[in-house]
Amino acid sequence: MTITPARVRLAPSPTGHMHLATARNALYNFLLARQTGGQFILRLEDTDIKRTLPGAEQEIMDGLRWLGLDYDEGPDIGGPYGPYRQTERREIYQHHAKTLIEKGAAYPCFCSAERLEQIRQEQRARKETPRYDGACRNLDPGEAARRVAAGEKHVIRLKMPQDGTTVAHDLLRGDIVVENKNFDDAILLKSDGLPTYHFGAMVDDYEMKITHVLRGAEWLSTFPLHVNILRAFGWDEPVWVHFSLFLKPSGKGKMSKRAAAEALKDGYSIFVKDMHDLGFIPEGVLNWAALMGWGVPEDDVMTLEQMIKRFSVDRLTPSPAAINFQKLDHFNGTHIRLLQTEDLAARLKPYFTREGFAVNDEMLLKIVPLIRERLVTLDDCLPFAGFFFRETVSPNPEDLIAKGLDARQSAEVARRAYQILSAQPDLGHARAEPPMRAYVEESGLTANQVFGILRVAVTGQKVSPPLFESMEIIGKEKALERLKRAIEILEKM
RNA sequence: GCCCCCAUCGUCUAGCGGCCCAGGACGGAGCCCUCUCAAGGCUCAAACAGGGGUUCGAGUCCCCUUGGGGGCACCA
Repeated sequence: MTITPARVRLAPSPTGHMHLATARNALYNFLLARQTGGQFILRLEDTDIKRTLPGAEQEIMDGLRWLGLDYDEGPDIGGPYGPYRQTERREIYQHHAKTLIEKGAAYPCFCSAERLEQIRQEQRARKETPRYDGACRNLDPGEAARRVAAGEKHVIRLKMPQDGTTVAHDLLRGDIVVENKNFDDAILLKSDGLPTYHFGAMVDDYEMKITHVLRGAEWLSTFPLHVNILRAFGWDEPVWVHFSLFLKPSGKGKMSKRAAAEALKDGYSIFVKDMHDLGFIPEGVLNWAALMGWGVPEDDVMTLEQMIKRFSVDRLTPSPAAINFQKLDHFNGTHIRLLQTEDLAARLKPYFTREGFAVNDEMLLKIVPLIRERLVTLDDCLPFAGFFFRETVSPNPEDLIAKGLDARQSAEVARRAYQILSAQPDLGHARAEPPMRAYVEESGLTANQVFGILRVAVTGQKVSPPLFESMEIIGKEKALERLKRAIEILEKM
């Protein structure tokens, strides 16, 4: 592997929500840049005016920042090779297109979209591969130039070689050899003067001195075209890496709108903007995304820093990967457990306030260690710790009855617990637990039965963080109040 | 239909000719720990798609078949 600084880029089009695949794409590029001491560039491929969505651009930049994948050059921060929006680079493409025409490697085409659509349909009807018939390819250059000068609507096409083969080299897949007769003359510049992806990306990668193009395998079929564009100019090629695509969790087909909606129902999303709301943290998302398409022998829990050290472009996997959301849960929970208490508390707070709880920071700091290893997503803090912030709890009466006991017996246990606890100066867990344990012993009941009643009474739920530690945080007054209320409920049953 | 890519446990993957009767992770099963739920520890089940070659030796190289994926726009 070369250790020369790599200039890499993420070149998304602002036409929809930022996808998980874009995030992973960004990550791999970022990793290579940071590892080699190079630059990671954000370039917006916004040449499809019709499909460009307002806000999409911002969403991409926000998504990258949230993930911690900071770019060194980009539309909002500038850089030495700007502008970084393709719509602002019109003249650059036009200049290069002109060069190609002068070299005889490209030509203006005056065929209408209607005519093209018609020949495509005819070809399809004949079960042929749809492709441009080359009608304008052999127009007299002088004549063509006159029509262009006269303002006739046209596009610019690449004069693709018609014989022989094109050999394109991918770092992961080796040489990809395609017969040139399988290609038609691709459009470089659209009639609105903006480039197609193929031309825009090649020109910009050259202009921006990109050394490695790491992109998804969806570009593999147009890869030879891209190489031919570069060769028409006589430009050097970057190192090409086409990594794997994401498949639906079922493994059948790529993620669709429908599959995305399906995932959301289960509390998952393939859109970066949803991740925070769903309680995922960047560390978890990144670790998860990194490992779909990149395998490490062992120790697969990694921070960004560790990934930078361990990343290796040539170890990316070429085969498609089915998205596995259960694994997202796993990595998210694992990285939550890795966070410092203060850090986790700060990240949890918005989820409490979002629910309308007035959060006491000091109290939150005490709660965090109790719930940390129980969280899969940040929003899990609500079911686990919401009761700390509520004035009162309303337990399900049935839950107050311990297994193997009836309501009367359970009430008796609750009354004894009340006596014992109210006799303590405070409910520090070291102070409250021993006498309660002693009571369990003498009563012949199980800890499960006794503590279960107490738990439901004090927290209002059957599942909670450790009981005595929780009561300590709630405080003697409030805990006893809740217990008293539970006794009343039991006595009425 | 045509072109291209891919192929190891259910899933993500390690493996780059002998170290592999195939390792890790998620998920699953069981046990331990335990006041609930988790976390944690231990154990188990689970794969080289099929067929031909090459080689002393193939999961690893080549070919075919099959299966999966992607592309075939004045979209990216």
